[in-house]
Amino acid sequence: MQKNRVEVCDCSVIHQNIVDEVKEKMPEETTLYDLADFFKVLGDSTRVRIMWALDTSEMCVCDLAVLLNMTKSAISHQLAELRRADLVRTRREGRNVYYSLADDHVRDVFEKGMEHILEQDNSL
Amino acid sequence: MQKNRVEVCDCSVIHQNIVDEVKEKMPEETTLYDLADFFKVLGDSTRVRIMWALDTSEMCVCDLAVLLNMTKSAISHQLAELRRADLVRTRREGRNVYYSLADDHVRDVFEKGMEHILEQDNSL
DNA sequence: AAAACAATTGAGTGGCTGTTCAACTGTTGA
DNA sequence: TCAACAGTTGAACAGCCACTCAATTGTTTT
Repeated sequence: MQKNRVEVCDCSVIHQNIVDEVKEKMPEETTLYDLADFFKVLGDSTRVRIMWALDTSEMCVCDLAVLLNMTKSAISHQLAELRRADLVRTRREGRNVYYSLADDHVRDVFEKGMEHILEQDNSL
Repeated sequence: MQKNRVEVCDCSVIHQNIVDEVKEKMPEETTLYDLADFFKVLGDSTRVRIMWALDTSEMCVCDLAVLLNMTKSAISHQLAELRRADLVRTRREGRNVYYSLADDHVRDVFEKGMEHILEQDNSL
């Protein structure tokens, strides 16, 4: 006897109970999409290096540009994205705009990821 | 007097001491690139939903395909990427391949990110 | 007021990546 | 042994995104 095929996916359920159980616990669609977006913002080497720098010290755009050897424009674009995601906050002082990490929560996640990578290095 | 312009970036250092200090503490290039790659893998809604499902229960490819209403192929491609990044591990049992999270460390980072998102929801 | 410069912004482009499609491998059961 | 099916894989294509370039804003200094 043929199990029911389900819409798009090209196969049938093998463990109905597990699928049902997981589906029931599943958070709202938007929650997991937001989570993906959050990680996506951190998933770029320029932004990660900016985040690392800001985790060490508050800095302005020019300093970041010099530190990472990139144009102010490129840095500013990435900072705008980090700001849109509420990962950094700004403080203007005269001509300069100083960036720092948004809050301790962001710091936590970032440093947790950092630990993970360093841990992996050790276990090679 | 004009400060030294530095190579690529189109400006001069404003806080030499801060840049120097941060540059000195900066981890190896590869470490931060690895960190970005790690977050990048988690920065996709399909992979995040897979990770969430596996954080709840071990599952095989067909079950995941049904749960997320996607083709086995699409799921399998993403699982391959998660495996390459050592975020999941596999166990074969007959025709089925069961996937689960790689280790508690991965679980930690993932759940930390989840907490962050849920926290943000509350504060709106 | 105007020059100088930090920073932002929008358009454009080249490279990256997630899904589809088709072919294939591996295991089981008849 | 062969059909059925779980899973993998490579090529191709479409959509996304990081940087460049040029123009603009905002602040300070002369």
